[in-house]
Amino acid sequence: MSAEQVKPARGRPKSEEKNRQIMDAAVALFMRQGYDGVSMDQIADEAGVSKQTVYSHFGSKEDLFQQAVACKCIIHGLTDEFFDDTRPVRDVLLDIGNQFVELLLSEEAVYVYRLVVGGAEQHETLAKLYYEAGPMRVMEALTRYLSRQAMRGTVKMDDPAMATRQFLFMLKGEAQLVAVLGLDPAPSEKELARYIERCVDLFLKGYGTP
Amino acid sequence: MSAEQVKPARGRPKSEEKNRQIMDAAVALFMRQGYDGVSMDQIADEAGVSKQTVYSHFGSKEDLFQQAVACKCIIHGLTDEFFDDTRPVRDVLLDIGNQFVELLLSEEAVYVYRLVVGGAEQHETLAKLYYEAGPMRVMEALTRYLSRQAMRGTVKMDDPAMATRQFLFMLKGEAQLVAVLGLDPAPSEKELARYIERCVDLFLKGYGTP
DNA sequence: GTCTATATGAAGATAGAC
DNA sequence: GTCTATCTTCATATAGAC
Repeated sequence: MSAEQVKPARGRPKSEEKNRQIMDAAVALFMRQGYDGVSMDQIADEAGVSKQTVYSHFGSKEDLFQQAVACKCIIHGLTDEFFDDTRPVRDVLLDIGNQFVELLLSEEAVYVYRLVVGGAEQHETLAKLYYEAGPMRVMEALTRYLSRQAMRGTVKMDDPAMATRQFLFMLKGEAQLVAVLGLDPAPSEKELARYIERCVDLFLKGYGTP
Repeated sequence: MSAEQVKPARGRPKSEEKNRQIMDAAVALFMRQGYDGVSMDQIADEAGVSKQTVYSHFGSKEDLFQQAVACKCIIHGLTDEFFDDTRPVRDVLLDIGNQFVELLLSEEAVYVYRLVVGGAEQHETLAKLYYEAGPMRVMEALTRYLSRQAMRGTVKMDDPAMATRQFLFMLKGEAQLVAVLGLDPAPSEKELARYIERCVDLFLKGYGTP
């Protein structure tokens, strides 16, 4: 009696293609215009289906919104390969730093952040989901790495979780603030790379071992 | 022919009291429910005036919103007294850190941040105004202070503006993220104070002079 | 299951009396 | 200047034909 039991699917099955079209349209529109800025008519038009079909696939606007944002909350960037215990700590931190910042500044991440933060009061569940799928995972992964390195003696710190936060939030820095605010002169690649390197330097001056 | 020339104010002058009532209501409601989440009817009700009076005092919903948010963008917290050249750098940084974090976590700051970030795409001008009235001023003030200290030799750094960003964004950290997302177990006062102290320590290990 | 057409309500903004 | 009453538009959601 598994929950995975195949449903009889009485009648004609819903078109998977239309489902995808709707979801794609919803994601694109919600990202750029926010929850209230998008109407179900727009989504239907953009998806190339009728409004009723949208309601047939997803029960309500709120449901569609939740699903659309939820599927974009997962962090793709920092895979396990980045946390390589055999490489010098400085190199690992530099790679993580660059990857992390690139991720944060990606168009998608910026839009999701705006949506989740802006709607934190109205769509509470999303905020928790976002935090746990995104920031929390990254922090946990780096904390595990730093704990291992502390045991090895390649870094010295008594609270890897706190050091993790110091490192990651220092990196986040102004670049993300400027990005999520949509301000114009975004820092150049060069400035960013320099900033990241300085952060690694500062971090290792405090926690590194020569 | 100054622009400050007093207008004749033909007819009955608009009630200053009602103006304040409207503004107070608008601020309170927009803060908690966002732009689209509030109707002009609600604002009129909350202010205890008619909707037409709202339109008479402020031309449109967008105008009212801009004014309501704008008047909350100014940072009150970090006055010049904090940047006291005669005190030890560590003490100054600790005070600044505590004050800065307290400011960031205040209910008002959290709401304004959500509004501005969430509406960055729709209300562009607000984002710029916010950045320049808030974060930019704080950064400039600390950069000036660190530059002076670098000249004195109490700290050693070649780029005070970058060091400023490292320090402030490291402080911002997880506390603000949790706060703006509205997640439950907010860090305790004690944890916060400890985190801030560790940030000052890390910063001075990198840039301080013993 | 998917479409066109519609019900129902609420929003921003205005008209006209006092 | 301020109020009550209203106009117009557009939103979510549904009904019924194919």
